[in-house]
Amino acid sequence: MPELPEVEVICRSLEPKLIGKTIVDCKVFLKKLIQTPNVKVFEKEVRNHKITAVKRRGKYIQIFMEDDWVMVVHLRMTGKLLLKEIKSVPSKYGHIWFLLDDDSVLWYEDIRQFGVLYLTKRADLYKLPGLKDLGPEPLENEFTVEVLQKLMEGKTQKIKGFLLDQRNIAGIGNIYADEILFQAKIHPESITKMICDAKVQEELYESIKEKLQQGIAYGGSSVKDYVDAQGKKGSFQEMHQVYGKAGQLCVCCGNKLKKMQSAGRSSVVCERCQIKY
DNA sequence: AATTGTACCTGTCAGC
DNA sequence: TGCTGACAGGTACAAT
Repeated sequence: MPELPEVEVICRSLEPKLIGKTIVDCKVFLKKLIQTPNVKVFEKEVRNHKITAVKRRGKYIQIFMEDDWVMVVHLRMTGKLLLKEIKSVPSKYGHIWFLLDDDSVLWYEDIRQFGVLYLTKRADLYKLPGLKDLGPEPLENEFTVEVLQKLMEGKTQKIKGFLLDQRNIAGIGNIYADEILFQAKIHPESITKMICDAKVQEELYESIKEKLQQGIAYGGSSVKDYVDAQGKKGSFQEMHQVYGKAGQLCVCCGNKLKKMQSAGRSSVVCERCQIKY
């Protein structure tokens, strides 16, 4: 479900409600979601540390607590973190229950059960699989055109696969990859290293920043069931130009948008506007 | 090194 | 109405 903008919106909606609070009880109903440590230790150790920050890295949510504990959550396709009242009726997809010291409840819900959670010490945070090989944060200052150019250099990967590969850049998924490539007028099947015109590279760089920022500003893309921690939908899906629009007409040239497979994922493309390098 | 297929799950939707 | 197959925002793994 969620890509960088959705995860960012979730963190922003979660942080003010969680800071200063303490998890006083935890019950895991679907044990396979907990990667490390084992479920008993997770349920015990996640308790009784005041929450100090909620941060995003790529598509990972990091809940920092006192005593150097960090809970890490990856929502994969259909995971949700939802703040609810203690008396609210549990969803059939509610798999983990966290009781806070103000009697509110944080639920981890997940229809497809692909999500993963970890509890770790701060010093070991970037030893976690996934987190340890993440590329730069595209909305931070560290991510410059030069950094992007360096990453693209010599890569024989298709550009769609390049954008989806979290080791290159952290946080881009299938929706934003399609929107970014359309905005930059680059065909998803382009070989990354063949995109060597500096103008086009800059266009790609700006498109990455712009589309991700817009996604956040619109509260994320609620294509199916994405909601933030208060259960609010985003509206960026109304701004999509290609994702989910196969068969419709290109907003630039009126050509019919085509659906294709690229790098193992479905992609929607305007074959006239988007140039193959 | 990169791509493809498969796996993990459940729900939805189109077509018959 | 009910069945079947394709497909879905992600990632890890094996085989090629």
